[in-house]
Amino acid sequence: MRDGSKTKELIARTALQLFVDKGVTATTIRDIAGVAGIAEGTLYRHYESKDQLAWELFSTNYLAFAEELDCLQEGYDNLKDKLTAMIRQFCTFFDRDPVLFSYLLLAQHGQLKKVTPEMETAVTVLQKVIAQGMARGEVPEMEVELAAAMVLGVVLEVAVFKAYSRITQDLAPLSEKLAAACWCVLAGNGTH
Amino acid sequence: MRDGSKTKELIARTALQLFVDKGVTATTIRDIAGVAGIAEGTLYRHYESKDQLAWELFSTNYLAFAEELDCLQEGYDNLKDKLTAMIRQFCTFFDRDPVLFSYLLLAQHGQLKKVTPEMETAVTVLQKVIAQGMARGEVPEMEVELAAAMVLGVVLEVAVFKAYSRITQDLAPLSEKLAAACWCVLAGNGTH
DNA sequence: TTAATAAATGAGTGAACACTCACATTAGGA
DNA sequence: TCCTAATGTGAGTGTTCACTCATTTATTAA
Repeated sequence: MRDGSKTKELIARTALQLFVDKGVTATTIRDIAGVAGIAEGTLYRHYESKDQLAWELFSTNYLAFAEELDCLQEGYDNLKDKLTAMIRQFCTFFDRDPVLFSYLLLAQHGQLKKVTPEMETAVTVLQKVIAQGMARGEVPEMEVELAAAMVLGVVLEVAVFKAYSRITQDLAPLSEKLAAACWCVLAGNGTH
Repeated sequence: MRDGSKTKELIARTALQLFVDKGVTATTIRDIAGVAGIAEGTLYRHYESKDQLAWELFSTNYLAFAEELDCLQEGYDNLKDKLTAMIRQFCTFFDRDPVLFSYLLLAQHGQLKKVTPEMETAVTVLQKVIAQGMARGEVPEMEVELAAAMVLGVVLEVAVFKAYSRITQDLAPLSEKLAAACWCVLAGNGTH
């Protein structure tokens, strides 16, 4: 009984890189096999199809990250601390694996239709946390979706800039600034 | 001499919608021709190739919008007003043609590599305006790229939420709130 | 009405694609 | 050492793709 788990991991990392570079549809099985240095048939020992590979890479990591954010968030008792911790976590993870997080950011459009509403994602966690904070009067009431979109935008667009090398420094050192900006967006013009 | 400009416009609108729905690579010439109710060959009377079609739709509108933003911006003499006007413009245009702006938002990743550095885009205009504002002391100094990313994020992510129907209302009525949030991000914790 | 010209057509073409399968190779337990 | 079962292989297969071109259709200027 041979161990193919190393090969599966190699395929995953190679595909991730190519998916980010060229997009999922434009990446061929030949591309992946060629770069990974394996035969085309080998890929099918580990993944049913290209779509299934793209979906597994997306869903596994997308949902796992949401889960981690949710656990982390529970360790704090107010919106400001929850938000700061979540942003720090995102930045740290992005720096640790930029290719993976670039994939999650950029492949979203193609894969997001397959995400069913009952799945807990980073977006739903963020909305929940913001809604709690509003209910507790920590920040002024406003449309939760709008608030979540603005906060998410501050963090994600900076990550997108980093993915495009428009920003060159690591994200983690920026996390305090990002958290401050997000807090400002939620708290309004200078109150709090 | 027949007039094919109507057909070209029909192809453009049909392709735009399909590109947003399925992505450029996953959209076939058959798809476009089928939905538009024309023959496959007809498309090639108006566009060299699928890539050229995708690029023309992207670059024309992407650069035209940047140009409009830049003209608009010149009509104001301080960062806050410039920013507010630009955001109002974006929201108005998005509401007027959501499919086009969704394409610009979501197709970015594929087309952005073809955008050469000397082209003036919405991002460069925004960076220029923010840099001016900092130089004039209207907002505290910080990394221009970071500031631009955060401001852009607030606006674009709200548009993305709208494109995904996570937000259902029009963007234009939100433009004052967005401008306030962006100003807050730039001006810092409650100062100004 | 007609001639001239551009637009529109859709079957056809070669290339590239995702995926298969009969076979070769390897690792590890007996 | 040898057997076994999983892993790895790559030429082969049917399909789908972007794109072409000889032909037809529609428009307009004369």
